Amino acid sequence: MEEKGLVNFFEQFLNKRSLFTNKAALQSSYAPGNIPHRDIQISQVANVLAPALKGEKPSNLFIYGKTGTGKTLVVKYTTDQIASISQQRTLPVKIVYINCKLKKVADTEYRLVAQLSKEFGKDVPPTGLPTDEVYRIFFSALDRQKQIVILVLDEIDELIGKAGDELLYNLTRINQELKLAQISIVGISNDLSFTDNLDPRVKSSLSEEELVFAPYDALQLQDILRARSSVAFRQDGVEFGVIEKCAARAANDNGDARRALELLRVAGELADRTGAEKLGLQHLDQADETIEKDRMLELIRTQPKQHQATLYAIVKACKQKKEGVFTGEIYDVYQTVCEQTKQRPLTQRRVSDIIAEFDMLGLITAKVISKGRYGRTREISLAIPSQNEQRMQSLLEEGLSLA
DNA sequence: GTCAATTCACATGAAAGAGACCACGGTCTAGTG
DNA sequence: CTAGACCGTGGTCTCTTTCATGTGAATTGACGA
Repeated sequence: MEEKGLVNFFEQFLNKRSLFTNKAALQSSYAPGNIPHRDIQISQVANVLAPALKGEKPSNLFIYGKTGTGKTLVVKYTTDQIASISQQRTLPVKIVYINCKLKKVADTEYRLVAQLSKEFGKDVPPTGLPTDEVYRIFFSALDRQKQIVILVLDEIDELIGKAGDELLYNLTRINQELKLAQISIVGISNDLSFTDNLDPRVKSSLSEEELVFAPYDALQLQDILRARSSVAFRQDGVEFGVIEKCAARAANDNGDARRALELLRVAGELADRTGAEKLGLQHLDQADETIEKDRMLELIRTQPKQHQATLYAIVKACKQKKEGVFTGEIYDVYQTVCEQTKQRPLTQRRVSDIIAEFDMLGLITAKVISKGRYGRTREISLAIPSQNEQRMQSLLEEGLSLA
């Protein structure tokens, strides 16, 4: 009986027409053939980098723009073109793309340089060598032959935040010491104010050319979404108005095209799963919630134990008191939580930092207030819809293996 | 009543430690010819 | 004799702790009206 049901289910599953024809077109790794509304930027980037094809060193280029404004896409697109041309004509141009945000790959000075050396065929142990040694290896690997190297550092702000600007200083100065090769740097940053706290010497040499990517507006987003969805979805699989709403929402949300595409994809998956004939507006709303919830739960699940314990303490304290919980109270609860889970409690100093981190992540809102005679502290409350609170608590209990 | 000094309860910074990783080179051990 | 196991050394990286300093308004207490 049951077996039959299952078979039926699979039969139905197979027979059902999926809404998608090519889901990959909505994934962030998808490289579209053309990039709407970024022609100007593409030609600008191309202009800056073109000298590489003539064997001259291009200016260093710095690109700002919020997330999902197509920075990476444009740079990748342009550099791909350059790469293919140089390959056709066997020009000595090499393009290295490194995403500095990827953990364990390039999020410290050492790792970045190690990764670079690897790109040039010299493996470097992931740790254990002095940093200047790694630099030397990289140097020699780079300078083996005459070539122009275009080094794309994506999310460079992450790297500098952690590793300091010395790295950039070293990189920008490399050219003076290289005999054969020349290297130019393309920095991509989400943070518009990133160069403000940069060493002026680095700043001037890094941003010989600058480019700012403005966020997409709603109409441009519509074009993008329409182009992608025509590839991704079945013909007329999308109800009228869905694209528009999706674009409008993303436009409100900093014009982030990546988010808009994700939203559309998740909505499509939801609609597909429920067997809907078309992707409708209600799916969009559901998708919005799902994304938000998944993001949050995933965030919590991947936190280290101590952070989970802290968050659990916050949840508990907030439940007891509803309004305005203070750092000291949380620390008290936290200590008892540690006792229950047999962990060694961290110092208040550290917990204070952890609380600040949660604030940054948007899981809680923590405002520093002064209560006058009664000191200065953070006023903390959960920034989570109450229907998800329970889910979060049980997730934390599970993570901490509490009853 | 007014005003400056005091005070609280942390926030925020800087520096240093601890411990996990990892590569490398030297030494020890067991297996092989 | 040699390959592999094992250890100590020297390095990075991340998370914490320790020590110091900063902070903003309620409270306090002196002062003057």
